[in-house]
Amino acid sequence: MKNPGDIPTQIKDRELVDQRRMQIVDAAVGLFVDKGFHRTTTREIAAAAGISIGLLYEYVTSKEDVLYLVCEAIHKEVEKGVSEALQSKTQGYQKLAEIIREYFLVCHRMSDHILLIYQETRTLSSPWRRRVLENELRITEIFVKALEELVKSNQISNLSPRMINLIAHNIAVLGHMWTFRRWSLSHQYSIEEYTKLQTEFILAKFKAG
Amino acid sequence: MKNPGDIPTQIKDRELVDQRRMQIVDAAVGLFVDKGFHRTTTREIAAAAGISIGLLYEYVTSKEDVLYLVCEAIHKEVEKGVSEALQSKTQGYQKLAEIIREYFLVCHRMSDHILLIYQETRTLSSPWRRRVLENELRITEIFVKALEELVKSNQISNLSPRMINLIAHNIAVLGHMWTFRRWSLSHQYSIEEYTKLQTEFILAKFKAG
DNA sequence: ATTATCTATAGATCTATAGATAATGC
DNA sequence: ATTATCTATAGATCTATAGATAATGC
Repeated sequence: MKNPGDIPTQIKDRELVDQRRMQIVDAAVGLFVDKGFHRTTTREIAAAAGISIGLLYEYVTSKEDVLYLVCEAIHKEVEKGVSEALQSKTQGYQKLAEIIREYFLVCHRMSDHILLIYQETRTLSSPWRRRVLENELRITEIFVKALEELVKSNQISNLSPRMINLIAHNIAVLGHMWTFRRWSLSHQYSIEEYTKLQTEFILAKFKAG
Repeated sequence: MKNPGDIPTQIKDRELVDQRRMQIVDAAVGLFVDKGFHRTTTREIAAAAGISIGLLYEYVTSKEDVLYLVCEAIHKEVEKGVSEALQSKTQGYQKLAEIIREYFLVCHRMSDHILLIYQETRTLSSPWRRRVLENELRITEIFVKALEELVKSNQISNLSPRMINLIAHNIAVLGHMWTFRRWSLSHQYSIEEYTKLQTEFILAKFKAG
């Protein structure tokens, strides 16, 4: 697995590169969330990161690179949140419910960021875009694993692997749905109720078979 | 309900306005889908519509207006597709399944367009954005109605109105999911299989209660 | 001496409009 | 005479880089 290190730079000090890029990403996330990618200028990014425009271009080769770094950082954060829930010692339905709950809470916390990914992934050129989609798929895989475990534990009706896979995608997307339908959903539900109802909805298929 | 007629114009001939704007929208949709809103120039839109840049600005006041007209046209098309399915004479589960099927097929046909709305809604200024979201909600309402009918027909377990409402949102979003996860889903499922599995998944909640 | 950083700006681009011209209808 | 349309461009803006300067480490 290649890393953000793929973006070329003239700067020799590896650690400095990491540190500065983190600075840049932190500054850019805020601006992108606020004004969108296209309405944010590279000068603004540099200013918010506390460096000059010239220096910015020592650490990235284009504005697009900044967007890629931002997307990468967001996905890493989401994945971290979900992975933690995987450690839980509970079993069966309970465990799946916990994972969903943790995931939905991450979506809630990172609402603006997830929205940003939906809006700007297409802006990335093909190789970067592919990586962002791989990240998305990796998160979906976590749900596949959790569902398979549940099926193996035999407490539940048998479901085809194709159905399992689809439900994993559904879980991923129903978490995102909270972010991109927030304008409507948040007036009707708290994140708690939303999570409860959706969990019920998702588990129904397991109980019914 | 106000109409696209809210966008001011100096042109007196009402019909001409409608016709030219249709021309502009048709041209713009293709370009936006292809290159995105921000990478499309007003000159390109004018050229694709077969009019001069000067004339373009007689029919819209800004590039953003064009985007709004495009979003409006897309939603109208989606709504038309779903409304047709509502006329069906079947009853109960069967009817819901038909509506879902018709809706998913519309999403399939208009994949690029729906994606465009996800990506560019935020670009719109607040009043236009609000209208686009209202359109989205109107489509969701169609599903609410269909679900309520099903519940009233008494063949099924009782579900709270809050759950009904949420499931309506889920149906809307699971149709969209086919468009924004196409890069993965279309490798694994045909739209037919996708529709079949998702319908099964959604209906499970009704059978289980 | 080498590496990191900054200032200043070239060069490209794009939206929106002013002013001129062509088409239409009385 | 009025309405629709076109040409030409003002004015604003933005990315990316060249060349100069400051900081660092031997």
